[in-house]
Amino acid sequence: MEPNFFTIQQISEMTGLTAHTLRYYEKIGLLYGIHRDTNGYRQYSESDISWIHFLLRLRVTGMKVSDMKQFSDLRSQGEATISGRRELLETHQRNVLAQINELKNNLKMIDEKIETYKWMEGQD
Amino acid sequence: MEPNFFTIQQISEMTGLTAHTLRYYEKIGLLYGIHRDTNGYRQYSESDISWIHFLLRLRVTGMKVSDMKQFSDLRSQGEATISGRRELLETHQRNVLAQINELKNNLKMIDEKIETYKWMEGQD
DNA sequence: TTACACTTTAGAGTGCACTCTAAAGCAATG
DNA sequence: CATTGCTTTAGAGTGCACTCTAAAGTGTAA
Repeated sequence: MEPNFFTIQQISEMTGLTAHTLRYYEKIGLLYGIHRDTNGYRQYSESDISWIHFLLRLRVTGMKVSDMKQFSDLRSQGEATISGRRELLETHQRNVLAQINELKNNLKMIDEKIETYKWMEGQD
Repeated sequence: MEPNFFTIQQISEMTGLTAHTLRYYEKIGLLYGIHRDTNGYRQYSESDISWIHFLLRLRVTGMKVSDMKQFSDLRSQGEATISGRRELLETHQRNVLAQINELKNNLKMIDEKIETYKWMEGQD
């Protein structure tokens, strides 16, 4: 099992986050325990990459950074916090479901408005 | 047909926007042509209310204020801009649909993660 | 008539999530 | 051995969408 480390630039390309943002996430504690080489350069592992992808999933589903931080803090405390993490995630799950339903309702209204416009265009 | 005007405070209660935000929306041009009484106080009409509710629908579906402004500007130019408005709205419609699909995909991943946590909790 | 609650404005301030700057060190290329 | 391009840090700056402040005017109730 080879180590397989990646530079910040490679991670940036893999995840779509800028190097700036990766350092920022580390500064605020979303990322932690990132390995350093002899020059102090960051070396990201496969497991860091998975974690970043998970954070991105939380972000695109509308989780606030402060909530991601709370989740990250639990994770950093190990196995004992699994049920706490599950509970946080279940709350988020409900939020995402609610978001989807709200979007669907509003989409319906938008569809109707477009139909109204089409009808008006036909009235020329 | 009675006039039926409303104060900024009443509109705030009806729409959930603060009086501050209502003035702000007017300042940046999302709202326009709001009637004033002899003291310069705003008097909102039923049609203003409908327009505000429509703006809110655009907002909660993730439309940027600058795009809402573009839409509002077209609306202020009257009937001739109906097809332009329809096109803007169709673009937004596609965006909302894409949003819903992305949320659904991510929700699936969240569901799976929760299941993993449950399984780990069962391993005690 | 005095208190209290409302309204107006321009412009400053806030919170979030980045995003960038400056100054410096390290490493491979010509 | 100089250039180019990477890395590091603390801390300042940005853009969005509000949100609030201060000072002033209006309306109603006791």
